[in-house]
Amino acid sequence: MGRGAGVADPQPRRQARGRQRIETILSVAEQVIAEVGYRATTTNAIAARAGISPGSLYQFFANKDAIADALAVRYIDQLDRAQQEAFTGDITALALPALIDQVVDPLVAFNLAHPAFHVLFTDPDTPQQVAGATAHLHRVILDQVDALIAIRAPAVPAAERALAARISVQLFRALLPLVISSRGRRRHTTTAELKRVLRAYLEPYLEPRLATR
Amino acid sequence: MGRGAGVADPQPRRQARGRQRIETILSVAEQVIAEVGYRATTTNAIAARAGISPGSLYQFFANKDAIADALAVRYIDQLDRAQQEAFTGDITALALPALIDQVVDPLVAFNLAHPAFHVLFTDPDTPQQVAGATAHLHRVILDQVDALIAIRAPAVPAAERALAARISVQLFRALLPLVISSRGRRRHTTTAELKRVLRAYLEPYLEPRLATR
Amino acid sequence: MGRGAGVADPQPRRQARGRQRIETILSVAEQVIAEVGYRATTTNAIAARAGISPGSLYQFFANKDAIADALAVRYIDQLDRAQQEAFTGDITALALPALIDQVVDPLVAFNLAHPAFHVLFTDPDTPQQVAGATAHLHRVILDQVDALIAIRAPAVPAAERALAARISVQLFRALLPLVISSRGRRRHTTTAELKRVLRAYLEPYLEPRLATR
Amino acid sequence: MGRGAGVADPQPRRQARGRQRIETILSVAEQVIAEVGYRATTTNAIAARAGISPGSLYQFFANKDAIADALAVRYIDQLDRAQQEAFTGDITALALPALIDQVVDPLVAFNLAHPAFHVLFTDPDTPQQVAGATAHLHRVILDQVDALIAIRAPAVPAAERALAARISVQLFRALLPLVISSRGRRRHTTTAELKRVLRAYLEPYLEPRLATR
DNA sequence: GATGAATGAGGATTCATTCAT
DNA sequence: TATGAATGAATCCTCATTCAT
Repeated sequence: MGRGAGVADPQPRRQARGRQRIETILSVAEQVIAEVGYRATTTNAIAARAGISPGSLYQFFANKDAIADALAVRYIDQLDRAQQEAFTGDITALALPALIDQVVDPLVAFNLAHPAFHVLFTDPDTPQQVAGATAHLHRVILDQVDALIAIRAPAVPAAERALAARISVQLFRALLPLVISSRGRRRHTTTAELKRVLRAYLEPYLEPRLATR
Repeated sequence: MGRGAGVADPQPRRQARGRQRIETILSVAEQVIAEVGYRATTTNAIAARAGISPGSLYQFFANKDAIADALAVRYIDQLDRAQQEAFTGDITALALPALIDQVVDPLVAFNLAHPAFHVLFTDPDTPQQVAGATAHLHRVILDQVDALIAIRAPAVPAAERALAARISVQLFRALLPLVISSRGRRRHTTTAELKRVLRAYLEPYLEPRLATR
Repeated sequence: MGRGAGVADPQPRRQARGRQRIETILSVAEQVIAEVGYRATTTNAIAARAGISPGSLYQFFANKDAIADALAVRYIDQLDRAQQEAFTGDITALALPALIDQVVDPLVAFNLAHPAFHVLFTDPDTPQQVAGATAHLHRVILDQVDALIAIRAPAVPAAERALAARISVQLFRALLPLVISSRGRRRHTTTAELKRVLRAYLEPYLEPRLATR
Repeated sequence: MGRGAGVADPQPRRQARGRQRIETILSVAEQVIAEVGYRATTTNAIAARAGISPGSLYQFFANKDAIADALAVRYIDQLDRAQQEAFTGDITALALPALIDQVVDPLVAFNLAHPAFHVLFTDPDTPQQVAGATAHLHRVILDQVDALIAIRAPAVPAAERALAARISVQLFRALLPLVISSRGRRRHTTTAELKRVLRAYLEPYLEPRLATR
């Protein structure tokens, strides 16, 4: 009766609340990490800002590093999904500028929405496992860029392609802070510049007909 | 006579040893900071690795931040000097690749010699005064690049010039880790790529005759 | 119902325990400070003697000075209350010995109960804010004695009154250690002597008819 | 030849310089202790202010406490001598006010000249041995006052005499800070008040004919 | 599950004391 | 003997983590 329902129900409800808690914690962690860096971020601060007790936090995360890991994993998931959406349609047909738009715009949007992302993947205090996630993420992105070049410029040797991919990623990471820190219409300017850099760098690879390189 | 010498000697010798100690401490601090970041760097770790006691460290540096400050100051001094040497001769006459060589090579060499440099000027936990030094350094480099563009491409508007300078600096900072982390002949490759990026980005500004931009 | 109680209960119980902890810490601090002075008192020693960890201590007090402050505040509160009780009834009507009894007895009792009081308001290492409290306390007591003289000996000029008040306070403070350090019936003797000193000093002011001063 | 002279001479000269050094150290220590209290006084601060190295300081004093001890001993010596001078002539013949002048004035002068004296004998951080010296000093002064009473009021029982002596000493110590902290003509006022207190307290003992006690 | 007080190892810093020069 | 750099134990305080309620 009432009791049976009481037993059956709480389980999923609890799990739902648990998932909600986790989301809250991660969101708060994101903010705090973005503000002060990973090492200066205290678990107590996260708990307080999430409106829960430190003890509760440890119900969901084994330790501080686990939070960073979870963030990393979440980021990777979201990015993977974002990328899959971005690469819908025939990419081969796009001109380089349009292609770059299609890759850069979602990434910029993602970084603006998740300020800790860049910090986490840059901060030297970041835990070991995050480094693993970073590596994975790098690999994924690198592979994508690599594949892109492979499709559009089959003549470029693999080694060169790999290098170009790495450079491209680095270029993006490099100019990201400029984009993030600029406000209003300036952000448009810096984004445009970021794209211009990528275009200038990739042109010789991707539109080989025009490059004399 | 002989007595005068006996009295005069210890002072400089001690000072020399003191200076030596300071150098040792800064070198060690450089390594440790490069490895684990500023916040995770402990004064005791520095002292231990420098082969001195924690107390000794404080004979030379008022506190942990003072070490970072000293490093920052030293970096700025050395960079200033390096830059002045680099810009000897008629820069206007150089072709862009040669010009980039002249700017990039010393900077890369400097960063290889001083691995904490990049960390210190990037780490969010860096002390206040270092932030000041960073700002100064940024300004100096920006001004130089800005001036370079002004000389070679007077037609470019000031605002655009400033932006190009910032982008250039960012590009350099971005690709630096790639250069640093690559060993052996790979380093040569990554350095070349760094230069290629800069060339691709700056060409439209500095050799306007060829740019259709 | 039962649930409501279950939710409401922990809070006050915890707060009660917290208050208890604070009391314990302050009591212990009182002892230690009385024994070795403020500067030699270590927070770890207080924590150990209070049966808690150093970290716990800092849950209740921001730092070492805050403990001294709390003690000072508590002392002032208690003294204020004690004084108000002491001065109930028509003081003007009392003969000097009775009046002195009424002032001295509670003060002596208070100092016996709170051995750190005297130390804290005497120790040169006492923190800034305690100094403030000391100043306040001095002022309060001085004003009271001053007012007392003003009522009973209106002819005495204000300047002289102020001086007499200060001297009286000093006399009390001076002989207090003697009272505190004496045990058993000796304490009664020293207290009597303290009163005799005050009487001898104040007689010319407060019973001017008899004084030939 | 020259060497013989060199061997014979230095010894006394060195000792003289040594004594001079000791005097300097003690004078400086006196100042510093008076300013910040014993515990906050650092041996390095004393050495610096004495114009010598910390190492040299330890040539003359085994440790920090030894400095306090030496001060205590010196104080006792000087006070003994001062007292002997003060008690020259027929004390029995003096009226109480004159007697008090003869005791109090040199003591006040001494304390003004040696500001650390009071601190040292009051500070709870004072080392063990100084406590010994303090005890000795107390005893000496107490004995003197005791003897004084014994001579002038033979009828007073020994126990009462001892108590009166202790109280007198405490009264002096109590009001001393007031005298020391007052400047210019105010000092004269506070000194007079100090004497008045002692007179009021001791009159019943020393001029028993007039006391109805 | 939730709470938040409690823990205690660890880090920056000070200072009495030593010792190579 | 004088020097002053070097020492390292001791101090205050923080914060990741635990656990009784």
